[in-house]
Amino acid sequence: MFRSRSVYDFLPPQRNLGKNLTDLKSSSNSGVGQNTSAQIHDVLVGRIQKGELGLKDRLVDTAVAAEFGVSRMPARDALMRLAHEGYLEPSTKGFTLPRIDHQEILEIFDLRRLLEPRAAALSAQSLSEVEILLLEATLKDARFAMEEGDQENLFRACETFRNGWVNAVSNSSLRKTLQRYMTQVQAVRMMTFADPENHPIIVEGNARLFEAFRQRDAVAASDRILRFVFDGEAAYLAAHEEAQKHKTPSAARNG
Amino acid sequence: MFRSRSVYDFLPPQRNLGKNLTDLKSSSNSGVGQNTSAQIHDVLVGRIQKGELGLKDRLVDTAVAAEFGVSRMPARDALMRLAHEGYLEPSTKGFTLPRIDHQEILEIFDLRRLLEPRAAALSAQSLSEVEILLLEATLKDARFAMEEGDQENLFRACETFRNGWVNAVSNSSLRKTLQRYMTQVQAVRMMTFADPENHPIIVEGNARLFEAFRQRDAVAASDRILRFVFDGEAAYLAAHEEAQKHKTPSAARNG
DNA sequence: AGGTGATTATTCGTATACAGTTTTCGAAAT
DNA sequence: ATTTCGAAAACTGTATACGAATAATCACCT
Repeated sequence: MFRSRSVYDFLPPQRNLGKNLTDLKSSSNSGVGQNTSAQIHDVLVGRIQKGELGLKDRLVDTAVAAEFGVSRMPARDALMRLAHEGYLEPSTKGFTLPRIDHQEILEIFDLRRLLEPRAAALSAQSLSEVEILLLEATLKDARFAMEEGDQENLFRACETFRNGWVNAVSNSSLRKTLQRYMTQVQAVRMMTFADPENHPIIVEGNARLFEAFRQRDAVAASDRILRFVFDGEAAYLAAHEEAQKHKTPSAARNG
Repeated sequence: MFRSRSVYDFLPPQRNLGKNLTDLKSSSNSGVGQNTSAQIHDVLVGRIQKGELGLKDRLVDTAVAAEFGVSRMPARDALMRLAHEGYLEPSTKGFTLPRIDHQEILEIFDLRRLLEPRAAALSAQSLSEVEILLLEATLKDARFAMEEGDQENLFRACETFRNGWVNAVSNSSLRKTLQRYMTQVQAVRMMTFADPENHPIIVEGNARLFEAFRQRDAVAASDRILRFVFDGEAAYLAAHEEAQKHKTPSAARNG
């Protein structure tokens, strides 16, 4: 499944067309009165944030247009908007995920240390009861997946957990900034997830963060997410050292 | 001069066409290898920042396209990009200057308090000697413009000053995030600039920030930019109170 | 005379088409 | 067999055209 061409080239356009269009146009809850460009934009953002795009995948407007059953223009608008927002990188040949190097990853850890403590504090104050219950369920899923050694579900649960509390951040500008770096965060996570030794650190970090959320303790949430980011950076640095030692770039692939 | 229709409706298309096209395509220094959309975008950004657009002016893609002598598509791309960047607000009838949401402005001040201290500290360490000299010259320009009462040049000088030190931020992810919110920062600035009482606050704040830069004092830079943001928020809140009190939207016009 | 409905006009959104540019693949020659 | 040159394919940018939606104006009815 390590394809160098766009994912959409190999998907039957008709099926995806119908599926996505019904997803887009029937559900009035998600993409309400939006136009086609905005709907495509949102779907692609979701895919990027879910890590469904490989680093070598190229998003081409014609392919996207074919998948959604529209002309190139809405697809192009969506892609250009994504590029401007930093989700994608424009090139002479299609749009790709921005390739992240070691230096930039360290920079993003720096940024996360600046932003996420405040974000977690805000979430601790604004999370609703049901959202907290959802977070708890997700945390339980993560624990179960870790014990089962199910790396994929663990990854997914951690992502759901993070999305859960980030979406509750009341400062929408801050929230959008965090979501913008979600893709890089995911990429780094995939590296650290490769080593099962890190799994307890991740799950326990989330658990302690959740405890702060449940107790509505903004200060504790702030402290614990900061600690979590530091731990994540340490885990990344260890993984990076290991990768440098072995000189195997294939470890950076999405598993 | 308080017109409700678009400015471009009353301009002879041919003259502006020729003027802007030569401006765009002949000068290879400003809009280098950019495409038509980007060039139109930059011209319109300049106009907006210069306050050449009234709150009731509507930018319509067909009019912009006619003015620049291109088709609707590049004009539409530029307008949509401007809208996404926060310079304009899309509506059912043309693009207008955005009514700036009070809540969102406060959110962005929050974000700035999180990011800019670190950014200024990094700049204090990474600014080159020539960049510092340029900042000094810009600061001198700002002082001169303030004494002359030249609001436009004061605004431009402050923008240049900010761009100068933000571009020196060594953490590129942090820098890009700041630049992304630069537009909203500018929008808020335009409100506070309307009251000349704020001009000394702004210039003196920049001057103290510059002193920290020149002394390579990262701690002082961090502290002073934080203070500067707080002062800016206070000035904004005062302007907001004033506007609410009078309930006269005409006071928000660019006088 | 005032309100309500319909019609018209304006503008946005989308589709199709075309030109320019770059990349890649293949063939031929050394 | 390798390298280089050329051709074709693909992608982007731009132009023109058409359909849909919304707002404004006018006419008709009360």
